[in-house]
Amino acid sequence: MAETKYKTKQRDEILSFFRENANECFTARDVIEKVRAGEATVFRTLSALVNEGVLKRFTGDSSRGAAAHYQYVSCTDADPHIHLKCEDCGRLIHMDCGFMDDIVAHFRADHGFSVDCLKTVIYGKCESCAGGGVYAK
Amino acid sequence: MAETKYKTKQRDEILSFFRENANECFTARDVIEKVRAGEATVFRTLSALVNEGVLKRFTGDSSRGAAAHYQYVSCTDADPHIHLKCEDCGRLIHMDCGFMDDIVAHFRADHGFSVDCLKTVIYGKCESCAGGGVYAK
DNA sequence: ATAATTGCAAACACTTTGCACCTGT
DNA sequence: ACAGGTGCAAAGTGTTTGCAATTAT
Repeated sequence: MAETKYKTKQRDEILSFFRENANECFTARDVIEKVRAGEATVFRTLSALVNEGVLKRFTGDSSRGAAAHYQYVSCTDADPHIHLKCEDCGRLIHMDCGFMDDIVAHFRADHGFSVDCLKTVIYGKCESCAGGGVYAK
Repeated sequence: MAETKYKTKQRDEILSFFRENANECFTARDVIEKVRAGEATVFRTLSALVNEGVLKRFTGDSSRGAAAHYQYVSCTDADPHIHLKCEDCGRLIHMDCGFMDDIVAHFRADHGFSVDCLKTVIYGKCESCAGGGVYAK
């Protein structure tokens, strides 16, 4: 879209919100509820920020309620990380540990495949949801 | 959803369509247009087939017109493995190698996370698309 | 017979857009 | 003053759901 020229308080609020929660992701709806800005403005600002590289957008989960999630990008392509998504509680875990580099390296070396960390989401069950029963549905 | 009990001709047509085009993916709309089955039936059957592990569902692309894509998947629960999906050519690579067990083990040990191999898809670029820059579309 | 599946249409969730009004510079 | 931003509500997609009619077993 258009370049950002003015500094408005809506934009500031949205930006602050993401900066203050830099390691969580939110849907547009989350933002609409927490920030004093209209629906359209939030969507428009979110898109703008993604274009500017300030936020990262990744598409919602597989089946239900597929809403895009946005996250502040303190980590760019320089320090990417994969996300783990719990199918039960919906929790999104950020995999910051070094093992990820091994994974990426393996895919490249043995499969000739360059992983797109920003788009990839690994599904499964998080500790608390898997914990109880073996095949906890 | 409910378990599949009856063998209907709509389901058969959808299944055949995917089997006959096993290495391509289609949106629900594609299927609706090519098969004699109603909209709702197509969506319902698609979901069922995904749950059964017969089809794989890929979330539409990041920003605009995000429609899910579905693709036939020949393998089942017996021998789980992760799939790599090329964002350029759409190729689906089956990761059969042993390193996958290491990955799964790591997620469990260090992140308390049980990976769901059937639902997980790793996005990126395959050898030919990432490599020489040959735009094999 | 009877339970599952179909199809239509209406309902939904998420996102975009048209347009008049407000705001930052 | 004026380009750019905002908000409302309406329009779009893509997908799901309620329910009566249909079909497989």
